[in-house]
Amino acid sequence: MANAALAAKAPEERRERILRATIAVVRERGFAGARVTDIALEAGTSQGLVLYHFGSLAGAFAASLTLLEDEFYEELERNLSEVVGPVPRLRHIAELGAGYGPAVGDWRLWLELWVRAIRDEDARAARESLDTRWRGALRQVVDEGLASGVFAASDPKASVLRLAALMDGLAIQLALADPGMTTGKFTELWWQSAVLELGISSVNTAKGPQGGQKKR
Amino acid sequence: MANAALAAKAPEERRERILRATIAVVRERGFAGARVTDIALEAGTSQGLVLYHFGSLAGAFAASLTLLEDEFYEELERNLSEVVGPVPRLRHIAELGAGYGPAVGDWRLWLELWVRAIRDEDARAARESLDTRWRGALRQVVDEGLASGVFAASDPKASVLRLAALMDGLAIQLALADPGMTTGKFTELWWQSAVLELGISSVNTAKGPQGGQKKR
DNA sequence: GTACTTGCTGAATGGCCAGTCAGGATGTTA
DNA sequence: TAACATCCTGACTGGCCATTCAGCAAGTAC
Repeated sequence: MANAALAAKAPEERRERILRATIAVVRERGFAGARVTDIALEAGTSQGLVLYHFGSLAGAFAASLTLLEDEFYEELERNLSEVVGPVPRLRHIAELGAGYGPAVGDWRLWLELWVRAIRDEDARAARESLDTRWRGALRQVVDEGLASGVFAASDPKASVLRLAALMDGLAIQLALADPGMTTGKFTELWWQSAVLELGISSVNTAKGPQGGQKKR
Repeated sequence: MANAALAAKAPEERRERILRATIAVVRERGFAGARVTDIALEAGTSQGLVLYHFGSLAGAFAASLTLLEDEFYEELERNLSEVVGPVPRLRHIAELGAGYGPAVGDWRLWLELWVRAIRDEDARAARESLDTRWRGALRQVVDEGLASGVFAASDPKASVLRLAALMDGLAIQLALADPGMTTGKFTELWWQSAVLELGISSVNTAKGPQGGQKKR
């Protein structure tokens, strides 16, 4: 019993490794193309174990969404805490959207999630929660700016909704490699909207490395 | 030979019926869930015929995308020609996005197309062409407004890109029935952005039935 | 020691489904 | 008339793949 906790840790580790593998495979092949075998291979275990832990492929998907949610939230918090002040933070968000993780791949994962959310309840809930958190973070930055008088918005809630939606819309083009869409363009297009929505005096805020450090 | 053209018409008709059925099934079940049998049933024919005409399920998908493109373009043209003047037209676009076809269903089809475009070349091309046309139509309305001095935009191309992307982003929430998103909200959120982007004097343009008639 | 639990494996099973194929119907050519 | 093309059908086949299962290993309880 001395090392019971230690012994019990191994299975927990493998469980998690499978979940990460699931996410990796979905990112690569999409939900529709993800096979139990792929996941097992990626995780370095057997198909049997995947089913042993999660009951079914759908079960593995569902469980991996929870992990995704948690990590997303964590990373978001960490990311935003790196930078101080509403304007640099907002700018940071603009860059974060363009460069999130291995940008294109992650946005593709997002698209996959959206489509799965059409028909799968777990995905629907995960996507909604993810989105709510994301909007909440944005809202917080906006409120911060409003409080300190750097931003102005007659309807902050609507502004946040629009800025969040705009990011998704731009992300589609980034994810699908639309000709003419680049991470740089993504950032600038979104930033311009933010400036417009929040009435930021664009002098000395638009670019330049004068606020906060870079991500990661 | 007298009725050769007539006789030859029947197969052509069935072909098209199959393509429409394909779109209907994809809308309903997604690309991943669409079966040859479903399509045949929906079209009122046999699986054999679907494969006879299109060679494979993927072939049917590809061919149906072409039909989709054509009809989208046609309907867009028709829709926009119904209304005259930049402001009413823009407003019309705002409403069109929210109510396109059986709104939610059609946006879901859009999401499906996006995800398929990640890995399928035909879908990629179709999506890009669709998007280009859509942006082109928007651009035309914007230019019209700029020419007549009703709109003002320092960077029209960027404004169009943003307005188009915003619509996609809002559409995701509409398609996924995000709590709090309705067609009405969709329209108003987008319209507000348009007003902001294009410097429309919101007096007497925001609502009211003073310009052009309703869609369809 | 034996019995029992947990974690794990990979071979076997069984269902689903795209694509094939033999053939039938209708019309056209010569 | 026969030969041939087009369109169409639905039964069949073969492969893929999620899930099941018999069993092994290692620990724990008694």
